[in-house]
Amino acid sequence: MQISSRFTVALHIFTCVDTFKNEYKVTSDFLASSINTNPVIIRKILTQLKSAGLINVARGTGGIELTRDLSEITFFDVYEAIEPVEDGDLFRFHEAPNPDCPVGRNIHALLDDKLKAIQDAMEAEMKKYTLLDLRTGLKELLEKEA
Amino acid sequence: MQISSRFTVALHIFTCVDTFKNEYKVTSDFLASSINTNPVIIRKILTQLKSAGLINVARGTGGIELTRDLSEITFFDVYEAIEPVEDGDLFRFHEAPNPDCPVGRNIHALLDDKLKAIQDAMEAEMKKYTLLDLRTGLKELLEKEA
DNA sequence: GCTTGTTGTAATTTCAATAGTTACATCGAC
DNA sequence: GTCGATGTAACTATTGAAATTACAACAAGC
Repeated sequence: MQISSRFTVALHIFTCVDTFKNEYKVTSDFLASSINTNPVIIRKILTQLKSAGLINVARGTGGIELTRDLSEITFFDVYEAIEPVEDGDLFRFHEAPNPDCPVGRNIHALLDDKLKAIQDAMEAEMKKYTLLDLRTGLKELLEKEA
Repeated sequence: MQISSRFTVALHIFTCVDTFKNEYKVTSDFLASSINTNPVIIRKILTQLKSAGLINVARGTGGIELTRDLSEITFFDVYEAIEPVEDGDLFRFHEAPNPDCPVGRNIHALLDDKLKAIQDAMEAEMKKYTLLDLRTGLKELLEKEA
């Protein structure tokens, strides 16, 4: 099981917006071309990012702007906006274990705190990285190219 | 996107084996009843755990035994045995971004180290918990019940 | 006000993975 | 050889991701 590509696509979108905002009008067609996918896929992701309050999208005329500074948007903000995780739980249980079995009726309570700690560790690391890291990281990579 | 229930089912299996090994013969039917699923599902998971070298399964007569001490099997060992993650990468990219776009051709290099750090944080936390924690944890829960 | 380019979104298709189920060959102990 | 168990193939149902087509809604410029 892997986390869907929508997450990395969303980070790709943010990087493009920041990189090209002064050169081009960054539309869903433009983004689809850079990512090599369909514009509708991009628009669906933009809708999710907008619902999460991370961006504003200009209807009719087109164009994307961030609602906060690059340094104020973390990978976790993007992940949370994009991944439709049920109840916020990363790990899934088999529903309805046997209540007559001492293990079956306690398995949830037994595992919950440990699984939560694992999920927390992952999310805490996600909060360490911001979109500003993407700008500076890309700058370095482009300088190496030259 | 959530991690499949096979992982928590595998932990459930280990807990049952440890809890009932002296009282009952722990078969795939027995386990299926506690977890409330199909015996074949259990056998498939047992096959994965066996392939990873965590258990031995007695054919014909039935029965499961661990190949190591409880304290020597971590949640990560189980996760690794169960989850068929491609190349070991938790995060998926959109394949074939546009190489003519400065962002498209660098997005992988830009994100790889950060995504790896996130995955590492999760896996490191998984290595902190062992099957022994499940034994002691269940013992406490059962004492509370009484 | 009409044209143009864009976003928003519904509907559909394809593909892959999870989970469940039936069936049966294989095995080991008695 | 019988019995109870595992190993595994084959099939189905369900779900979600991703792609695609189509079109309504919108905003700006002429």
